Amino acid sequence: MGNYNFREIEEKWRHFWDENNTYYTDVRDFSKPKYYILDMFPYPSGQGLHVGHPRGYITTDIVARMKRMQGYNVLHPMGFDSFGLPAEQYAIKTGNSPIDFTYKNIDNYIRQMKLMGLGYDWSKKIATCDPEYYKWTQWMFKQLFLDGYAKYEDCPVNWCEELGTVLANDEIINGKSERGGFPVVRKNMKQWVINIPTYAEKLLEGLDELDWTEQAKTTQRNWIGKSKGANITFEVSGTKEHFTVFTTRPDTLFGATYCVLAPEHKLIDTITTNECKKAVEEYKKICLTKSDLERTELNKEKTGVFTGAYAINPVNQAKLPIYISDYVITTYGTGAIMSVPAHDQRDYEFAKKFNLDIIPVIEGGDISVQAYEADGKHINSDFLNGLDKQEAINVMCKYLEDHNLGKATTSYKLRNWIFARQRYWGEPVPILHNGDECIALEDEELPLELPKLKDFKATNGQAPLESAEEWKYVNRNGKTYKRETSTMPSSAGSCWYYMRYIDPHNDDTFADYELMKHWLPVDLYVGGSEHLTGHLIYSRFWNRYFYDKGLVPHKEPFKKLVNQGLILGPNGEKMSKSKGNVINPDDIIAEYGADTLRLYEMFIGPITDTAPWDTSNIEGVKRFIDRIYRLYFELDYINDKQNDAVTKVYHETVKKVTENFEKLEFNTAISQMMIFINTVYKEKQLNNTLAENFIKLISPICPFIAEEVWQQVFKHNESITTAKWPTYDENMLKNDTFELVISYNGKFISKQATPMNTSKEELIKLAKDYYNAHPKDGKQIKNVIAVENKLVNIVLE
RNA sequence: GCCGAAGUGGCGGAAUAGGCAGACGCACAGGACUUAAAAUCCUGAGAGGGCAACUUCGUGUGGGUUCAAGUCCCACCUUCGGUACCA
Repeated sequence: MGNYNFREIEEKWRHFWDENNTYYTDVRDFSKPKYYILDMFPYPSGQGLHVGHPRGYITTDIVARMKRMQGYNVLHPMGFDSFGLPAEQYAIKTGNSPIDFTYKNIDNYIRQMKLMGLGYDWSKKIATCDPEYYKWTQWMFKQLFLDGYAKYEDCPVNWCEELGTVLANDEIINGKSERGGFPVVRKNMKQWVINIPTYAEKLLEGLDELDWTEQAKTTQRNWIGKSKGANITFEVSGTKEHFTVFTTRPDTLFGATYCVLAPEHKLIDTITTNECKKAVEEYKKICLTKSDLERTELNKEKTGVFTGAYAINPVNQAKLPIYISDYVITTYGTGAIMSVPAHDQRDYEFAKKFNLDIIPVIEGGDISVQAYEADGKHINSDFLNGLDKQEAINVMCKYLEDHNLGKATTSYKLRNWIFARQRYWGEPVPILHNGDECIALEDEELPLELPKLKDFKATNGQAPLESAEEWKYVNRNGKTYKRETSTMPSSAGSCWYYMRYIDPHNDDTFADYELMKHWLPVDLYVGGSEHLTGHLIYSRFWNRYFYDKGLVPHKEPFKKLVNQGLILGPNGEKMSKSKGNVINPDDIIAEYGADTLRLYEMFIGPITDTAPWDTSNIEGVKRFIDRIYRLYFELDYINDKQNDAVTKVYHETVKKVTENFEKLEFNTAISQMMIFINTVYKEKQLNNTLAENFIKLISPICPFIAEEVWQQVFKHNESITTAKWPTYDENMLKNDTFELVISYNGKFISKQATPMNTSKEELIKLAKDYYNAHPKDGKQIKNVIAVENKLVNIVLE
């Protein structure tokens, strides 16, 4: 008993699938409906996969397998987001090449994935660090450059000194670098930036048509951060200078008592009076050296200094002192605000600290305590008096526009995408510099390959490629140009990889348009929610830009998105090397087999929830697989007889499993399959045909044992992967009778078998008869509620 | 602070067009098989009370709607995730 040798069996089918190219997809076969199912491709780290990673991969593998069996032409590829910091740091530390390191890791990932039985079509494999791939990343960047979306400009960036590079907003967590947790400061630098904010509106609109959770959409909407308001121009008193503020509350303009410029604001030097110069300079210096974390620390006291200059309120000519303070951010709005302390808590705190006027312009609240930010009738506001917030905003906007003092504007939190890293291990930027002139490489010069370096370390804040002396200089049209020595961020290659899978070896274009038209958008995309504000914004932008250019056939790349939950370590903490709670799938597979690992990860709970790893539960699902094995190979329950109880459960199971798989509810699908197997064990009987079909049902989750049964027991020569998915008979699910629930005052009392579709009148009669036979405390029936085919509730006095 | 998700046995979790709470599994207990153990098979089980049929209490807390609430409404508490002075 129990001699299920999973090691031998799994090894056998692994080879069989490899040798028979079982998971190969012919993308030019349009005869069947298509289904494109995609995982977020991993960064191939040196540690390999832990058991948390495959949760998503198993999910997509199950759906891919079912869809294949349902007659779809399924594209289910995998690749590697293989540029990135860890390989470079490893190279610096060990003196090895990041290239060899990366490819070695990729091989290990592929080995692990095959070990788990993930049915990827490896002929479509891509790696973003392959020159054949990044040729097109560079080509696409070139288009962005030629169209003016990618610019080389002086801009405030997030600088990480320890990493020696700039970082994007989504690479910073709590003011520290995502990689390494080092402090990040603000700095002005000439950098490659991509103007995504111009696509903010399109990215917002595009969300509406997507089959994503509201949560995912909301996260993106918040990140894009659309605010309606107005830009208002203020003259600087006694000068010819002026500046513009952005406000969402133009209706409170009469309550403005001062203005604040961000410390980086260009006008500061011009307008600061001599008496204030010293203090202003000092304050600016402090701001520059503060890390982002220090600048945004919780409950921080407001700081700032007076410039000595005054702005003129355009609607009532009031003189407003101009301050600078780091509570105003240079990268949002115009980097300048008008302050209305009566109706904005931040302004209120600043005003209290610096003893500035607080003038209420809206009724309600108590401004001796705090700012009043709610709606109300306007006061002290001339032509706005008596109006509520929205009316006042409309009237003020019209007034500003009519008098050429400002205009209604929309602002977004979404910022420029800093598209350069002072790193080696990334795509070279295909640009040549000569002074202020930037030119793109010719298409024939792509890919621009990374030169081999001896030392990958950045010195003196310079990019590692600065040391590639020969590579660095290029003659063109009689002039000497210097190559761009920053490389692209790792989010570059992941912006379009889902296109390349469709046509991975095309040398003429990034992907054939007709093939993309057929295969895109991705039908189901599974990956972690941490990518919502990075990768999933960038790739949607990338796709939309190329759609607008007519090079990509669909507006949106990912029709349905699912974010799988984390698997925590046995101690309930996030798995990490440093916490020592990492579980390696290789170990689990060696001990229990890949089928068990897959089944366990799917049985653990809803895939969108976080769940702790619990080894004792693995034993339970292993037991279930053993029961299946025994049923097919050892017990003699399977024959050509029929058994009504089993047949009924069988049809329920086909229905439930099919529906559950479709909705990615694997834990309940597995429960149902357990119920089926329990029934068979109880009845000690299973019809041949049902036995053959049941193994198909479980094959997406447990492909190894399913293949073993399919080929050894049922003597098929082809993989179960190509079998036809079972269907159920709706008639078999119907019953002649149902269990009528009888309750008193809503409390369950009893139930009795009753013919289906018994009329309400008869149910009520039944209920009354029942009550007469089983009265309670001599109480009288007040009412009887009957629900057909379900219950009767007897309401007592 | 703001946005989002979630609180159900000893544990992971089922059940929402409102209708038998705790499916399925783990751990636990008992039985069968065995010289014995493991494995396997069968049975039991939310908590309290009763020999018992039975009975009371039970889905984070407090209210409410309803014949009927884990499910709907209001207020609150807790946990997790995201975000961070966005004017």
